[in-house]
Order: sequence, then structure tokens, then C-alpha cells
Amino acid sequence: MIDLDETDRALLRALAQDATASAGALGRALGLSQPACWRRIKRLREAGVFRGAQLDMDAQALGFGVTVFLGVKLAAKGRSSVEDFERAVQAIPEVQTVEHVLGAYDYRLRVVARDISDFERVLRRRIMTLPGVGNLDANVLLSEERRLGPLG
Amino acid sequence: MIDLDETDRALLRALAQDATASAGALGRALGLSQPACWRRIKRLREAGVFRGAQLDMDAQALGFGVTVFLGVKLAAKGRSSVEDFERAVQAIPEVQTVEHVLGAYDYRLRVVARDISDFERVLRRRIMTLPGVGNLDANVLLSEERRLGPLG
DNA sequence: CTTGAAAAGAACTGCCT
DNA sequence: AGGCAGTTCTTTTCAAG
Repeated sequence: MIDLDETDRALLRALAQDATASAGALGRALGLSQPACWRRIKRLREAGVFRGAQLDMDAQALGFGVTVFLGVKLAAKGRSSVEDFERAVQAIPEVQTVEHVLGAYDYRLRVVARDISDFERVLRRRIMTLPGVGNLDANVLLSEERRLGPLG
Repeated sequence: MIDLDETDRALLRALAQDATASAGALGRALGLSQPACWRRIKRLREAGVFRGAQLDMDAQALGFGVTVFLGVKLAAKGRSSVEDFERAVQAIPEVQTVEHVLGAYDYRLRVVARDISDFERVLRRRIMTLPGVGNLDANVLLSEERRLGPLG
């Protein structure tokens, strides 16, 4: 845990929106020289603030028009059940995110499909055959907005 | 919607993991020359496949140790209720993602907090005072794994 | 698609205020 | 802490085969 001043927050805000921005460009935007900005970035990186810079692509443009969130409750929760489930779910290509959670569900999955009938195929042949699956709950994504959170 | 060959998929796979990788480095990894790889990237970018390259940061390292997913069901679903809710929820800094969904909930929120007692503050003073909120359901994030999905 | 080269820009280093 | 000047490296970009 590191403490940030206002300039660091502005830097993180900018980087959250465009991870490919250079130190020079960021410095110009913040009224900082290139080396000063670079040193701040280096400090943040060494503090372990950056988990990675992953490109997010337009699923629609790639032909995946349907995104569904699945809440999964396991039927049995022994250790082997959990491990079996995790191993099996990671082999499903349509699953983009696996979140292990505590609450009404045990797992939350983000699943993409080409269309609704394609999703039905994934659900019946992939999801419902997973080992140990109990209750399922589905929510279809209509729209989403990502914000910066309090991290900036 | 664009059609991709196997090399394009490999490219997207690599970029999904590290959006800052250069055309040269990607080309070396794929057995492609730098200009060839660069042209493919340009083609993908112009096809609108890239939504952006956002840096994801370690919330833990920034002092936010608790992530909670909230399922929100609105009490009333008139148009003004929806608009009021959306406007109000976007003013809460602790909310990182707002997903408008269809199903058991109307919205799914990703909320971060410093710790559990900080989350209680957010919940009581921010979330529960949102206009039109009906039922709430919470899931605490234990761990998560992002995968590539079928886009690669 | 490849190699090769030129041009541009980014990363990094000392030194100074 | 930030700025300036400079070097070195990478990346982009444009040729030509």
C-alpha cells in the first residue's frame, strides 16, 4: 500500500483510460516534464500498483453479440468438488471471467456467445454438464459502463 | 464483424494479455516480421476490434482490499426511475462498474472499499440511499481469473 | 511477406535548481 | 521534489525485392 498525491491520482486516471500512453505524452497532459513523469510511473510500477495492461476488444465486432453473467451455486462443496469445478470451467472457451465469490453464489461467470441460440448450446452442453453444479442464475448484459473507481 | 485467420487470433491472444507489446515483439513471438505484424494490427484497429487499452491496477496495493458485487433490483421501473438510478450510481466513487442486465437483477455493480467496515459505510450511506433501490444481493470477491474467451 | 534503412520517438541517465 | 540536456534504444514507417 502506497500513498499517492494528487498528481499520482491524475496519472492513474490517465493510464486507466489509455495504458499505452507514453511518459512524455502523460507529462505534457499533466504539466510535468518527461523525466519527472517517468520517475512517477516507475515508482508506481515498483510499488506493484500495475497488475497489467490488457487490451479489451469489442466482442460485438468479433461476432459475439451476447454476454451473460451466470451465478453458480455448487451442489456439494467439498474440496474436490471445488477443484473439479474450477478445472472444468476453465476449459470452456466461452467463459471470459471466473470469479470465486462468497454469498448467494459460489462462482460468477462471464460468458459470451454469438447469439442467443449459440448461448443455449453453451449452456446445455458446457455449463450444465459441469461437475457439481447446483443452482444457476443468469443475467443478460444490456449495457455496461466501466468507471475509474476510487483508485484515481 | 471481421473474419480472422489463425495468426490474427494468436495476435489478439497476445494483445489481450499485454496491450503494451510492440509490433516487433509480437512479430518475433509469432514468427512474423515486424512490418507484417504491424499491418495486421493496423487492420484490426481499423476494423474497430480494439475498444481500448486500459491499465488494470492492483486494488489491494492501493489500499482497497474488499471488492463486492452487488445485484440491484429496482423497486419501480418507470423510465424516470431508471434514469435517476443511473445518474446517482455514477456519482459514487466506490462503484467501478455498472452493468445493466436482464434477469433476477436490474443492475450489477462492482464496488471496492478499503475494508469491510468501509464497505458498510458505502453500503449504508451510498448504495441504500440510491433512488428506487429495491432488493439487494451481495457477493464478496474471493479471487478472480480473467481468461481470453473465444475471441482468440 | 521479406529485408534494410531512415526517421521519429520513447526510455533512461546525470546534473542542476 | 522537478527541469534540462543528452545518449541509447526501440518503434514506426517507407522503401524495394
